[in-house]
Amino acid sequence: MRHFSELSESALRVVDAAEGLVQDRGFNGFSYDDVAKLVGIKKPSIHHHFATKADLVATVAQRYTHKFRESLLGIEGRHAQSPARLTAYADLFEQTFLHDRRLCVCGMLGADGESLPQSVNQEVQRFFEINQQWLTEMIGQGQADGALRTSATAATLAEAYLCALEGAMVVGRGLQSPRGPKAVALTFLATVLS
Amino acid sequence: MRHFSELSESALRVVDAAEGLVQDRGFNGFSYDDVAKLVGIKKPSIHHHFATKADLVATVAQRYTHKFRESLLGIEGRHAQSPARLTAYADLFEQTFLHDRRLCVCGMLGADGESLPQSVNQEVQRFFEINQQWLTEMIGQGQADGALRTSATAATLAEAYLCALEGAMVVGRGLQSPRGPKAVALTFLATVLS
DNA sequence: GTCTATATTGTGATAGAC
DNA sequence: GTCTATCACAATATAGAC
Repeated sequence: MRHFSELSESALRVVDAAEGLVQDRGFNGFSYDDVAKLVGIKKPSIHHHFATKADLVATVAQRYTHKFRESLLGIEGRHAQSPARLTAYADLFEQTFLHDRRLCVCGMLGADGESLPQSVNQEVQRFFEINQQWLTEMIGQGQADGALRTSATAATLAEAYLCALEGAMVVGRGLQSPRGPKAVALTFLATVLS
Repeated sequence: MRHFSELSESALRVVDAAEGLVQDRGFNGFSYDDVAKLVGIKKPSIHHHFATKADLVATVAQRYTHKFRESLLGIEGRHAQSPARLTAYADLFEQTFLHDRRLCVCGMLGADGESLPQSVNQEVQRFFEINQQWLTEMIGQGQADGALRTSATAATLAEAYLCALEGAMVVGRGLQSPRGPKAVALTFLATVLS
């Protein structure tokens, strides 16, 4: 798989379109033709940029993970304290959800897991590992300075927080409810703050 | 849509097969032929029982919700206290997940939402409403008798618990991890128990 | 209830011209 | 990079015999 930073402008437009389709409909819910129509070119032109669907979606996940890491770094730059950082983290999910109740790319692909090419599953796994690791650090910091309870380890709280956010997008969509990940995150934080 | 209690034995075998396929691969990830092969009959015989895929999957969701309600009633029969009931509730999700990391039928269909027929979305919505309502009751009971914190309302805690469980299945699958919904539920309960 | 046969459309993917 | 044309196959669904 080529790294997304080496992609042409047209290839990036293809990735943009595919990203939205993955969030809306999942790996098996869209076709090359759907992508082509969104970009405004024909199907074989999509194949010119990405030989296979596995290739295309793995690139979508790869770039999504990179954008997420940038956002995480941005949060660290804007907020110093653990609770503010965890709240800003929830905002990342909320912003995605507010865009037509779109799911996290890797949440959707995680659900699709059983039917995906291995290259995609690897990217999804990496996304979750990175998020758990970052949350574990941030929660550990909050526990160390007394802002957060220590009724559970930082790692298990991080896991629960991530799961609650991912689940909130799925449940919010299923309920066709306006309540999204941010609301659930605030409930969670209320029970964990000292 | 016909009610599942009026289905023939062969139709029920079709529903059984389709249920597993939905959990493994989502609405768009399996075909009538996949169902036919699992049941051991031919594709047109599936259409004899369920004219459309929407019909088949709506029935899967309908029956799944009914089975879940039976399980909820079973929990109320076996356990009197709120914490024990909430733990047993998590076991329902864990048992599903332990079967080849299968997802909750309605969690999977909730994620697929954007690409589903309306009849299916209605069943999914009903599933989540019923679960939130039941959890709200059980958590309210725990708050009333002092077993659970009241740092948040019963309804918002119910929402967070349900989201954490659904999300744990998605994240657990994405991480290809053996840690499932039960582990996340115990973390959650540890922070909410008084 | 099950089958064979078929219609129709959509799918991922390729060949080769411009 | 994009296109037209096409392949091979898989999808949902129907007709009609047994």
